[in-house]
Amino acid sequence: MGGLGRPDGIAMDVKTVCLGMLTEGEASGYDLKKEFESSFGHCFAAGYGSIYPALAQLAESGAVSCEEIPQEGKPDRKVYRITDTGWEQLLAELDNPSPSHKIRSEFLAQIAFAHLMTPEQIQRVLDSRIEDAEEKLRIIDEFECSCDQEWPVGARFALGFGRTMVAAMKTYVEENRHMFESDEQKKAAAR
Amino acid sequence: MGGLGRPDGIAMDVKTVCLGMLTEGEASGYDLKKEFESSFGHCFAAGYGSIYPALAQLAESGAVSCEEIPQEGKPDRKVYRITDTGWEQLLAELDNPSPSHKIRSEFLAQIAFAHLMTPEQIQRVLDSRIEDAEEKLRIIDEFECSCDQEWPVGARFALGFGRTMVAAMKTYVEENRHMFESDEQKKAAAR
DNA sequence: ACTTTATATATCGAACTGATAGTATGCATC
DNA sequence: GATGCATACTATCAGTTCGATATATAAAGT
Repeated sequence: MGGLGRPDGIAMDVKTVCLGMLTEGEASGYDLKKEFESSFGHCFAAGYGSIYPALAQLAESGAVSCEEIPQEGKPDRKVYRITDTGWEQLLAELDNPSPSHKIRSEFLAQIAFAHLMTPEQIQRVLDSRIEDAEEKLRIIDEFECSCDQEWPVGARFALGFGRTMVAAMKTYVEENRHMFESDEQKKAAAR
Repeated sequence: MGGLGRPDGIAMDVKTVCLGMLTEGEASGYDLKKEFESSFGHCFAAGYGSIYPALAQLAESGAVSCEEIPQEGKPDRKVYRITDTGWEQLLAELDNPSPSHKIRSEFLAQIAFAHLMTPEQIQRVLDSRIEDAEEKLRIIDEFECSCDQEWPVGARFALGFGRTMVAAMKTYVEENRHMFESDEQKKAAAR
């Protein structure tokens, strides 16, 4: 499942997402990082450690061009633009009919061993997950308001998807945390 | 957020999950892989490329012991058991109050650029996502029925969490795929 | 005067992914 | 009876990514 038999180097990785972002105009690595945090933060994270090597590889393969703008005292600002080769490559990469959707949850992995934790530890973990969900909802809502209509459909779909998932997560945790209540706590709550 | 300031080597990584699995009894790398596929498949994937090095490191640090059972013609079967040191380490690692929950979705990253795809490409991607969700629901339900009550709370919570998320994903895609319909398709649907 | 935030680059080790490789047994299909 | 496929079991390796860290300046807040 998820792209079996796809030819070499064709995948929706950091390189491809950078390429896609560059279709909306030139940008520096720093600019792209900001976009990874805002519009893609909820579904596809990337740090400088991935972005800079990705841009270097794209430049080497000719998918992007790079203009170095010298600045006094600071390191040069490098501005990247997508090339015709880059467009071709991007469209080929967008042809994947079954892109993956993966979850890596230290949260769930830890809570699966809740029977080895104290009730206090469990409650703290659940509280922090709810807080995290609320913060993500705030970020998404803020972002959604600030742009709204003029966005491409796909971006709106993706953001709505993220919102729905985070909201479902929060609800699940709130409605099922009682599972971890010990008998004493249940008695206390009943009183 | 997400474990800031946690001391070195303390994290809910593949090593720790292996250690946790070994609290339920001795196992080989192969056994652990199967458990990663069944009970943890929906939230924390790991392949042999992570598991074998993890076990080797755990053995080297003394967190697990390893018994090599010679077999004719085949490579030795290596059975691992958690040690007292391993228990200590595991309990320390389970003390993390804010474990992460990360999503890496090639699906959403790709769909964010739907305006560069053909309607057929988009529909195929959405169909395959729904199929994937249905398959995961089938796997979870099957697994849930086969065990049910005798499971530790945490495992039941985690499995229910996974189920809820996958169901929410399926519903969202089904209820919002109309966003990608072109004007012509909408007219055709109205007739 | 001091600290934080923003702009901007980049690297490095550790961890993880996905593919591949090897070897044997058994079971079904042609 | 041969061929192929699934299961059992090990393991490695190149490429990617993660998270932290380093460096340097300017603006803006306290």
